[in-house]
Amino acid sequence: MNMNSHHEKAVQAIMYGHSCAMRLKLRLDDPMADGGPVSSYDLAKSIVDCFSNAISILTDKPKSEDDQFSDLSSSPPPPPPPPPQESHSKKKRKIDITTNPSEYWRDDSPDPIYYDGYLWRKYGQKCIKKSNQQRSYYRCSYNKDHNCEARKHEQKIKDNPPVYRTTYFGHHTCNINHNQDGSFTAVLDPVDDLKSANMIRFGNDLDYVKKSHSTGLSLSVKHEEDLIREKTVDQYREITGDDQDCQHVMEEDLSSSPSGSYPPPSSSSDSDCIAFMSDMLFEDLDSWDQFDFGMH
DNA sequence: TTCATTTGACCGAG
DNA sequence: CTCGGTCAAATGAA
Repeated sequence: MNMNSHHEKAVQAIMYGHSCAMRLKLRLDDPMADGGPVSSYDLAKSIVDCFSNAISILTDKPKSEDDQFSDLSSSPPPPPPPPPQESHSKKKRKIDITTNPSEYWRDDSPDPIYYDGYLWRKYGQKCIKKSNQQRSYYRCSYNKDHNCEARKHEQKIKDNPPVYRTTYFGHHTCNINHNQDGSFTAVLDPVDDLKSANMIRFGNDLDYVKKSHSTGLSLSVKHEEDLIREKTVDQYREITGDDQDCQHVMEEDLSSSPSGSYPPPSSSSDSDCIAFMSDMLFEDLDSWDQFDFGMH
């Protein structure tokens, strides 16, 4: 991946964050208006997500050619880990989500998820009769290379306001060698990873880390999360002049997720941290919009 | 030329 | 038979 696509990704993330911020602002301007099923919390969360992603991308070091995986390091969280599945027949593999809720995970978003930390390849699209909407089918780009069975499909389930539901199936088995320098090649054990994930939290990125516990996010990825976190601490200090609460905010156990999605079975939570980020949003959205992330 | 997406066909479940 | 999931040839972009 070249610098341009990096830049493009960052721009996309920022633009998406901007659109979410606008929606949130409209909602704040007119709290009585019907804001639809997407909560303000979710909007704020999306905003933090996007800007965190942009920061991660822009602060990324120049990479080697083989940075398909390293790209993941600056990505949002992989979906949480459904339990390993038996191998499927080549043909039809239907997962009954009503009887096997643990075999899938879904996320509702006001916009299509074009960037969720994995590389996906579209393999089909169908008009779903029930909802009269198109559903797109994706599988992991490393489906062949790494025999990765992760799949997802994305469907617009509501029009006004738009709500897109992304449903993930299977788990990624392609998560190897995500680091750039080759210094770490082992895939983290999900349990150990979960433990370590609890130690690294940053805005929405904590979600990423939490959700990553099944996907073998590499140590180098975590290192980047740490860097981002440090930056956020600085930003917090700049804004509030408070040295103590920041650490508190960043380290406190956090609680979980917005309605409408199916969170991973994580023990930690992120509400406090999100609340902190959201507070900044609510207090002064304009200044947030213009907030200098050091990306110049 | 390579690779990702599109799209109609095919298949299995109900 | 209908419906939803997948396959694979055709197509298009880089």
